Amino acid sequence: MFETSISPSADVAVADAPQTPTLHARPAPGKASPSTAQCSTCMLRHLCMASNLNHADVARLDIAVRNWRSVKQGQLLYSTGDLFQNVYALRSGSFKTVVAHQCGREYVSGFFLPGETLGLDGIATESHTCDAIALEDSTVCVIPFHLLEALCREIKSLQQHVHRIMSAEIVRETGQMALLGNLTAEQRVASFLLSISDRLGRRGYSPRDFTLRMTREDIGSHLGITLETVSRTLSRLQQEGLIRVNGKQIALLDREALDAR
Amino acid sequence: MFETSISPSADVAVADAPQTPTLHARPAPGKASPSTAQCSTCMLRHLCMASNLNHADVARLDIAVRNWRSVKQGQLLYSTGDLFQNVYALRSGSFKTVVAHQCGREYVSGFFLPGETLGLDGIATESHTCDAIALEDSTVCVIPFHLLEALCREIKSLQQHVHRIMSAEIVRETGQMALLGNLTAEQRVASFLLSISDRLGRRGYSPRDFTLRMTREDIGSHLGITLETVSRTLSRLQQEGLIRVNGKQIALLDREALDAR
DNA sequence: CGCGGCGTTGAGCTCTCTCAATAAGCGTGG
DNA sequence: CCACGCTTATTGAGAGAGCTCAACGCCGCG
Repeated sequence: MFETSISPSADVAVADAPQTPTLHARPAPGKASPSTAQCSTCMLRHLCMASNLNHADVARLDIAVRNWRSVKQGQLLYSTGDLFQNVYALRSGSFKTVVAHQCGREYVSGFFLPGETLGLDGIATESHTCDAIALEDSTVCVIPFHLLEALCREIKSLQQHVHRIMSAEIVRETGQMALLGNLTAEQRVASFLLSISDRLGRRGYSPRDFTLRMTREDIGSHLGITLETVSRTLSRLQQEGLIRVNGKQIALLDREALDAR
Repeated sequence: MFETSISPSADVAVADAPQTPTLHARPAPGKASPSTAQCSTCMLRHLCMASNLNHADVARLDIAVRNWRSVKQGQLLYSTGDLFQNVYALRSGSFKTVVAHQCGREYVSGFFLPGETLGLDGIATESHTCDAIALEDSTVCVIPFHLLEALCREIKSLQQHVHRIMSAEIVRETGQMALLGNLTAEQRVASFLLSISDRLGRRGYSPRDFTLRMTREDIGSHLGITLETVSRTLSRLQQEGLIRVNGKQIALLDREALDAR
């Protein structure tokens, strides 16, 4: 997604993607089967559960995180009400999470990029409170949560990392609430583009040119505006020379100005 | 707040407050000094860190949670940028948390009642990302987070409880985002009143009659609408016979109808 | 008693939504 | 390879929910 989609076995970089080292998560070539995860050799480990762990501890994590799962575009990783058993580390691809509000209305509560963690919502009630839907063909590491908890009791730095991940999700959502509570449609869209850009940049992709994998409707839902307003706002920003829009292809021409919105 | 405000030494119940056992957190009478917390004797322990712990483990928690802090109305428990060291369990009173968005605008990200936990936002970056302001004279248990982490490595049920608290905060915020993204002003206000009512009910207070401790402006900010719209909406709901409003005093006359909004 | 903070109410305006038409992609199958 | 249908995106026009600005009243406090 956002230029991250390649099949796990492919070794070629995508068109206008990574200049920096390829981040596509995959087992060490020719060693592991497609259903076996290996934190030790994963290019995403510094973004993920394994960050800050020493070699020995990563090896222990490897034992807990034994397999991964592939999810085709449009398919569910989990859905509302499902028994909570695992959290998922996104290896490749991208997801959206959707919560159903009463009266049938839905809200897209988040978009997820490689290295980010899905499923934390399920811990509280032992069942998931949203649907996680793949925006493109994706792969995730399956992390049985009771094993993760057990490891956290033994590995202090892993425990701290899990706490940080959960806290970061709280902070992210707080920011999103502030956006929904305060900003104009234009500010929301600008802020959204910058957020995607930043996150892609941190993963080694171009923060200037990227492809949005979600629809205008998804974006609108996430930002609390209609899809028409998203479309109109993108057009206006383009007219003002701040971005270039070609369907899902986006180029940020003037970050400064976007930030100022 | 919402009828929870008493001084720690007072033993009288407030006007139209608890019919059920008084929930006001306090040390066992005549035993502990005002600055010493004691989970073992705290009336809130089933809502708080100590829930699901056996006697021996509560005793160990007592050692970590040695003191409490009193915060006068309008004062800060912590503020944005403060070094993160503790989380806080609210014993009595109430708080709001306020995040500053760029360009000076502020957003009230949450209201907190006795038994709820403040400060989880600080874990991710080691510094707090919001201001926590007392809505009335309040007291909190000070829980040094590194001690809590250490205990969590030893007490599985405490670890699980901490995870559940953090996950519940994520779920709460997701719900708030959905509210901000989808609902009309009237639905937001109705939903807010019901949420406060439910939480008070679970604490043994009347879910029907309560006092809002925050201003219309705080409510508006939290709900993403203006204070005028809050005021107008409350008036309208009163006119329709769903609630009775007298300044900060609220009575819910028709929960069903409120829910239907 | 006067002042400042808070709450209520009104009137006009604006931003965004709704409804609608059209165009552009994309996958499927003939 | 193209036709077809379905999904997605763009753009316009009118309507309405909520905002802004403003006046006024209430209440607590110095």
